[in-house]
Amino acid sequence: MLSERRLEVLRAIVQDYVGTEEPVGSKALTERHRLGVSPATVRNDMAALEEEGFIAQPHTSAGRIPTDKGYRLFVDRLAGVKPLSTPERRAIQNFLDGAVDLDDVVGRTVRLLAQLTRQVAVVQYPSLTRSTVRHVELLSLAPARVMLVLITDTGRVEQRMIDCPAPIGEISLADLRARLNSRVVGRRFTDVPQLVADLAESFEQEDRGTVSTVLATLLETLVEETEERLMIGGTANLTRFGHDFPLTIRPVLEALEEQVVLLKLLGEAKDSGMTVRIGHENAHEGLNSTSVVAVGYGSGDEAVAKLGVVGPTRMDYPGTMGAVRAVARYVGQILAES
Amino acid sequence: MLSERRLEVLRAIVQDYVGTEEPVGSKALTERHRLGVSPATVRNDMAALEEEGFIAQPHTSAGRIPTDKGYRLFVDRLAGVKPLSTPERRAIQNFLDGAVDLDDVVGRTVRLLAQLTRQVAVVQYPSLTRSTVRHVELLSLAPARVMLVLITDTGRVEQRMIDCPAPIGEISLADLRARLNSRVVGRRFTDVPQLVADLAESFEQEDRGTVSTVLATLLETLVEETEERLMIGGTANLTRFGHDFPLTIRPVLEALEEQVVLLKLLGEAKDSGMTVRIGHENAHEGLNSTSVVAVGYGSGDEAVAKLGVVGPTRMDYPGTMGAVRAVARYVGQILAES
DNA sequence: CTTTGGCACTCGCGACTGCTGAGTGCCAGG
DNA sequence: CCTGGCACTCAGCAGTCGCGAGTGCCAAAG
Repeated sequence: MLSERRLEVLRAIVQDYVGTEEPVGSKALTERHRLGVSPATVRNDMAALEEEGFIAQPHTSAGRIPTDKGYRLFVDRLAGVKPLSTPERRAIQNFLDGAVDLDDVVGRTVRLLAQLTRQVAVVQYPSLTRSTVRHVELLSLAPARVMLVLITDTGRVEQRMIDCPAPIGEISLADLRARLNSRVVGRRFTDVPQLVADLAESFEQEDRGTVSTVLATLLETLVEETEERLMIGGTANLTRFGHDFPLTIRPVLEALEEQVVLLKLLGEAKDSGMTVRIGHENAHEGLNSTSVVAVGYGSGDEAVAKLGVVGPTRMDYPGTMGAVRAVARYVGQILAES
Repeated sequence: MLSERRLEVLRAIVQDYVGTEEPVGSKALTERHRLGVSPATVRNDMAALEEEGFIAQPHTSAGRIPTDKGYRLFVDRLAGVKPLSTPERRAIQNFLDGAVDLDDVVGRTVRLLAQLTRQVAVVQYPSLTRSTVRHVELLSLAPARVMLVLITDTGRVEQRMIDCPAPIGEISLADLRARLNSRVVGRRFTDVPQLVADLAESFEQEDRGTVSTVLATLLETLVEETEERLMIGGTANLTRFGHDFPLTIRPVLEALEEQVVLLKLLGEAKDSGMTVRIGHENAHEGLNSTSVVAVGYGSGDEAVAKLGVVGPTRMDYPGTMGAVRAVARYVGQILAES
């Protein structure tokens, strides 16, 4: 097992490296941290840490830099989450309070996160999976054409065009609308299928085909739109990545363009609590030199979606984690209010 | 005025430079193009072209590269628009035909453009300015809470929550809905204000406040949502920019994150026909080393929005213009069908 | 007046060299 | 177990140098 002091040395190395972006040597360490021992001792500790795989030398006669494993240990045992300052909190609150609709909330959140962490921010739209139905509207646009509008409790609106097998009268449509709403409003998406299963039967023969079609479309919408959308921002921060640009940045940009990849990335994060994936812990190999900090957020106690940031493995973990957690909390509040 | 051959030399320089990304010298030119004259003659021509500001030397004893002015001349007089090959056209058609809704159309278009041109693609959502109202829906969510849903002929749906000054009955609401629709359906956004101006007066005293609020919100939505949204993609292609990365790419990424900047950029493009803005012709200085190729597209003969690409000034103009034009055309078709 | 070959000149770039200093590992003594 | 000392390593920087691509100018030819 590693002694207390060796862990302290590792912590110092991570902190210095994150600050300076340069390999850190034994002498510099003793000068910038009150370790109470000499460089020589630190060298021995460093040798041990390297032996265990927590740090590495880019080349002989250079200082050490933390490995993914080193960061992992740092995050798990050596660092806390650095809370934001009061002014920062107030700024977040003010900024988010100005949002007018869901799109705006997500947009602002992305910009906020990117600015606070100076990294790439990813925010998932509140998922429909755990949402409840606020209202279902049916509009007759043409004799045999109906538009279905679905409004969720998270403020999201989805619409579908439906071509009916037969024309349906305004009265029947109003009837369907009323019955549909009385059954599903306030209910969870997952519960809707059984709730409407027998609805078609109660209609006149001539309208049954149309009713079935409408119901089918509704269920389809529920399922399809469960696949989440997301928004990203702060890609300009990628330029602070490293010095060997094209090679580092390219795969990251490519990964960020693939929504599927990002959704999987966020999906891999734990449902509750903060998840930090470091370097090669990320499945997607374009992101092997990045770390992802993600957390769930929601209007209530339950998470309805996730948000997070993507940055270089060499990042300020406590600060980033603090910012991510704070933003998630405030977004949750905003959603609860609206 | 420049002689025919000198223009030919300029064309050759642009083509070679775009291909090789390296300054092109007189000898190489005569070898790769059948100019029918010796390097010495070409040197004289190059000196003249440089005198006029069409080409420049990065440093003494290097070849020449085109200036913005040189590219301008090339685009205006020396190059045509290179049509796509039949397989390419078919691929576009197939890819776009798979789209299920407006979001999907725009999303696919962005990816398509980015892939075809290997540059950053920007696609504006069909504007509401020239759209007409397909339907307005009012939903009572709570006694004094109404949701306004606006559906446009381009398939877009906008919603707003309205807190009413006083509760409004279902009957009055239905009445309002009916009257509102009878007046505005099929009309252009710009015409709506006068069409509904006197609507509040025809209601009972007790409902007037609410009716006014609803109408105000509707007008607000029309104005606000006239500001367009857009989607971008292909940022990974930025890595092919130049060799001096951070400096070149950073401002571009920043500009791309600012939707306002991009909207202005597209807004500057001519309403009809293709617009090419080269280097410093772009107002935003972050984009001074990029060129923008933009074109309007629409379901009918009139353009409802624009799309285009952003790339290095050193780009294959004929090819890019061909791709942009073709994509715009097909997207127009798709929109017309739906 | 235009074209052409010749020629001297410029200068960026890559290869090579030597030096410096940060950093290391090891060891012997406290 | 800690520490100071010492020899060793090596990346990075600055300086030097030769090459070669490319130029501008000129005088002769078309």
